[in-house]
Amino acid sequence: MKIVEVAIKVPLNRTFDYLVPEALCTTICSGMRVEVNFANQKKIGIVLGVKDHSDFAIEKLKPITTLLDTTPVFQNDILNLLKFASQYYCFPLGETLQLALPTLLRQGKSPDKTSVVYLDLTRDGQAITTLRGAKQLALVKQLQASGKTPLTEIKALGFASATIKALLKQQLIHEFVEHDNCWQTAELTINKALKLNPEQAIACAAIKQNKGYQTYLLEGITGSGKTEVYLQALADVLAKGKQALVLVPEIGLTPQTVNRFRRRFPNTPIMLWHSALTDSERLQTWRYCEQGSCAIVIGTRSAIFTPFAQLGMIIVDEEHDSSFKQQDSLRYHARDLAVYRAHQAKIPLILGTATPALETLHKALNGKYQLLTLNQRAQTATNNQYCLIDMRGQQEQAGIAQASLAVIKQHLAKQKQVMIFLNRRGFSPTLICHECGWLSNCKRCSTSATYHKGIRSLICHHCGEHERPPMQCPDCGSTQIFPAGKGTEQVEDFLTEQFTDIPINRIDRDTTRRKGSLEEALEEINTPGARILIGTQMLAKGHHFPDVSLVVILDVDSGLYSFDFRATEHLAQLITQVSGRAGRSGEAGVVLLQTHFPEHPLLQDLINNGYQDFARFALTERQLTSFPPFSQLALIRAQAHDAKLVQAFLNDLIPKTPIAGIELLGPLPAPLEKIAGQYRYQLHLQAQNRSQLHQYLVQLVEYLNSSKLAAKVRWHIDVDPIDMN
DNA sequence: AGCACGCCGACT
DNA sequence: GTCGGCGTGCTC
Repeated sequence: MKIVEVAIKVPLNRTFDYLVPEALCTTICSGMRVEVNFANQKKIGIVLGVKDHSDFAIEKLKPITTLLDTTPVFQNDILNLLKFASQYYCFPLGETLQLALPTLLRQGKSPDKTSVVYLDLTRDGQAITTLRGAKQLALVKQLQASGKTPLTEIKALGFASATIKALLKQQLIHEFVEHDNCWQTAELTINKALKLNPEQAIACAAIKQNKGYQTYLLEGITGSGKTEVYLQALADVLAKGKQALVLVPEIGLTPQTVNRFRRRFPNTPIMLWHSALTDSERLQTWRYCEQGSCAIVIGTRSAIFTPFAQLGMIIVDEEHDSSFKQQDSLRYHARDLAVYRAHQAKIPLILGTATPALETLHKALNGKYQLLTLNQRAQTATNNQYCLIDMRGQQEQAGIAQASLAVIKQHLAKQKQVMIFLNRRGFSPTLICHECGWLSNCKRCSTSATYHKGIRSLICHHCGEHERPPMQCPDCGSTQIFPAGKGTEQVEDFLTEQFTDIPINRIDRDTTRRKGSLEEALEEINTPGARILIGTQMLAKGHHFPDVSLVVILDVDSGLYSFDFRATEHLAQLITQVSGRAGRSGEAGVVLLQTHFPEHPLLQDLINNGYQDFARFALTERQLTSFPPFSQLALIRAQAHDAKLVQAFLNDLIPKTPIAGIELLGPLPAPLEKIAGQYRYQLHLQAQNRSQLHQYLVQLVEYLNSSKLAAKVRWHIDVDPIDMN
């Protein structure tokens, strides 16, 4: 009698045994999908293993309904990765496996052989520099920049079928189909590489001589040419006929990035993996990788689960970026799973960034990772000049100090671009009544609703609730209601008044909501001449603005004194990344930091000695306070409408007798105690090392699954939390 | 998570 | 009399 262990998508921390019908006994193996009856429902499960005995009463076992695969959808390496992830992040295996599967496979569809339609320029098209139709010319330019490109990607960039048809008719482009045959090294062409500076050459040599597993931290300041190191390392991998996975932050997957890879490896199949793919595109890419038909995948965090026939290297670009950590369901960190995967596959992993996470830097400094440093800026660029603007006693308008405004004027007069950074969208974070002190608090959350002037609305950024701002104070009836605090919209308003003839672009979630609007804005920014850019986080990451000579960071202080032990690290990363946007075209950029604490040691260290120095200092501080990476953290979060119930639930989890190596703190109210009517509390779990943490977590999960209180609240465990909210 | 089973209140 | 409320408990 053959029995299989099956993982099913239910929030239960166990697997289920099923009988295998005689006819399937020879073909069934682990990693295949099966359809089964489960609690009166049909479910799709994944076979984890085949065995002869079950711990469950054999007469109660049900048979498998259907075997859905002839070859496994999960190879052993991915299965191991997912088992590890499920255990490490305390998330049920059945759900973890489903998460890693393309939607169509999750639904039981078969992974048929597929093909990809590509567009490329013809010989005539390559020579084109002008064309009647603007759209047609734009598409030709795109293909000149990217080379052969999948049709789906061209359409995703917003090109219409009519444009494509017109160019096909003129024979400026052509269309061809590639089937999922294995990609051949013989087809590999590599376009001319850039000349490496000595540091880059050392880094490349170190990576190329490697055999087997090794994680490298490529710590390279902005403009030091990390991408060139990636490209040359990739060339080596491709030449050996192997595939590579490149993980980028959510915001970093821009056409410019991708074009650079395509231009270097023009005949090489390069595919993208991100949330905007359709279900069938996703399946297609997945299958191409698995078959070895795709050589390089560039993708966001979930790409860490794509199967490869011959994976030869993983690169995580901007490894410090918090978008690599999933914030719901399976709360994994793609960078950390990349380490596991590279280790398992015995391949090199490159973690690249100008501002390494302290966890990563720590491992590099103690020899677990190999540190490769790029301190030389390419081209003629010089280092930026930082300047602290002391806000104490300083006149300000819309959050901009008089002194800053004067510098802004100078740079605009020189026909340069000025970038103003404020990490708060909307006009003002709250409205206040001048008579009685009423605040525009959200009714469902313990926070205030943000005033958006343009659309005359009060919006809660946490629950989305919105309403018209009142004309009179709801408490005292006064009409003296004013915006308090500054947001990007207010900065834009003020600067529009100040500089009537200077174009201004505001870039935040409000102005880029419409699809393609970010691209349009970026295109506009490319036109020469004076210009003001105002934005939030979005502006800080990845985009290249060659004409920006001045960066002004309006509110540095909120990151200096915060409950979150990582706040200063994130602030330093942000300042370094934002200022990296300035001075990339030869001249040194100027960075103004507005603060009430100009003598703060962190700011002083950062501006005088740079992030590298700051980070090493910050590590010694972490050691003194025993925060990660000098301890291991997990958070148990819980929420319910009834605050008492949540507290009772968490209190119940605190052990009666202390456990060696484990410290529990709480229950503490979450930084935002109430969101959408739900009260949120958390328990901080700090362990001296990872094995102690996980020993404890295993017991905890078991207890939670049997606890009656646990069924009454919504709870989850966040291992290695990044966002402490 | 679903879904069934189960034991108490207002309906054709 | 029965339809249906959601509390409790199980899923190979």
